[in-house]
Amino acid sequence: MVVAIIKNYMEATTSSSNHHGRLLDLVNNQCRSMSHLKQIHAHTLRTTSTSHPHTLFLHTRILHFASLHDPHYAFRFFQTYNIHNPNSFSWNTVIRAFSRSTDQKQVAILLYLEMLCHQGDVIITPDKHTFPFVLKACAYLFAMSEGRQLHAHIVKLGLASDVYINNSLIHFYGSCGSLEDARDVFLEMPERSVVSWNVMIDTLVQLNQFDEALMCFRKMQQSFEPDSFAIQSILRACAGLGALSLGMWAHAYVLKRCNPQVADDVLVNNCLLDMYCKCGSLETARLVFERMVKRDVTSWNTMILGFAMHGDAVEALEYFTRMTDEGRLMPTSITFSGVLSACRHSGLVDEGRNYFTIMTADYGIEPVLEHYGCLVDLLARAGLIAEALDVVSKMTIKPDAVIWRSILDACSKRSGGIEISKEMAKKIMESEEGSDFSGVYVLLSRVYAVARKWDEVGSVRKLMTDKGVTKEPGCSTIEIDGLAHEFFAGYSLAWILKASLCHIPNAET
DNA sequence: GTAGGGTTAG
Repeated sequence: MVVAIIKNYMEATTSSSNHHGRLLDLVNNQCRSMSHLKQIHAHTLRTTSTSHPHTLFLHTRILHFASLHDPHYAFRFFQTYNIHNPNSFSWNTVIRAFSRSTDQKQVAILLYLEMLCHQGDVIITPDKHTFPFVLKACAYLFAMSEGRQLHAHIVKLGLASDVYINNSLIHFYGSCGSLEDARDVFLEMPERSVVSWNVMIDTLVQLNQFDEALMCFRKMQQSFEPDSFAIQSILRACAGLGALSLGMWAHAYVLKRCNPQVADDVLVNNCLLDMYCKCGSLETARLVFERMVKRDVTSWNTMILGFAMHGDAVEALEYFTRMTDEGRLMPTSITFSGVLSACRHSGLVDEGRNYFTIMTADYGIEPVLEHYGCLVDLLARAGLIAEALDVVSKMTIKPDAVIWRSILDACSKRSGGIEISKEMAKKIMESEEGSDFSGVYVLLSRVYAVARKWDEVGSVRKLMTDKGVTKEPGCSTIEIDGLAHEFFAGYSLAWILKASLCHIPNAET
């Protein structure tokens, strides 16, 4: 079909004076895949002269299309094309191609270096378009030192007041965890766009500065109408804090103050679902879900995970069935994380085994650590230690400490697993070198206690004292009167009951 | 002819 379109086009146009224009139209409007592009490219090489000014323009469009779909093809094209027409545009385009790639962002940084060192007839200088691409790669790779050097180049080239570049710098510093640098860039910007505020708010949320994020949101409202991005950041903050009333306030804000597009935005709604689930309001999550005008895979996944997290396997699995039946959506790797987690929390061994099998057999999804973690924990909790170990032995990826820990944890709750427990404890310490093993020692001492081997319990406790290992108490948070309260393991039930009876006010609108 | 930010996981 595609070949036919191009062939017809070519036959009709080779002799035409408008040949370049038609080829350009092919790239701009008809090209749908890399294979189309390769054919057009080959035809361009055969039928046009490389030095023709229109050919140069055509090349920029081919490079642009390739940069969006195939970074390596774009790079090979760029190497040839750049000889005939060296300019910053082509460098920027090929840098962008790699900064968007999933696993080769480091090439974007290397190409930037190459750009600086490039010795040609024409000296190419990075411009205001170059930096957002390279900074994006640095942000993703946590390349703090490289990004800082870029910041110096930006100042040196007189680009320090550019809004796009500054937004990218805030995002870069935020991703690398440097709130101070991000804040400095934000405060010193001569001019801010709505994106500048969004990036700053998101950085504050990611670095757990929720109060400041909210203050920033309020200040933003003096000059901009908060959009869906800002709302999502605020909702993620609420989900992280378990701050239900603030989340409800944000929900009311979306419904009353934002333009209707924000209220219908799938991503905003997904954040609402996640917020209500994480804050324990599953019924509200369900209401929001049912009223959504459009749902995507993440919407379904969030509900499955939400119910799984709260131990309601029946509901979680019901959403899974609805997702594939009525939603006609293909489950993802995360869907099965939720489904297996639901089985795990409810001890549904047969179902768990079955979902684990169909995940690969019916949906072609290869299991990752999260899936193995659920299955192994499910089996181990059910006392099927041998089967759990068998699953681990057949894993296609290296088991991590979490996997070994679930087996050790299960052994510590029943008798007879001393040898396995010792083996697991050894594996945990091997796979997590240098971290805190307090939990491992506690579990191991419990294994000995269950077996009434009090001498060994004493040795483990002594080992902990000798090594200076102390067990931090488990901690959780709950919202009371709009304030997040921390709970530590060991608080009395009466205290918790009293706290949970406290009145939590409705959100203000 | 090119630019900036976002969701779900053991």
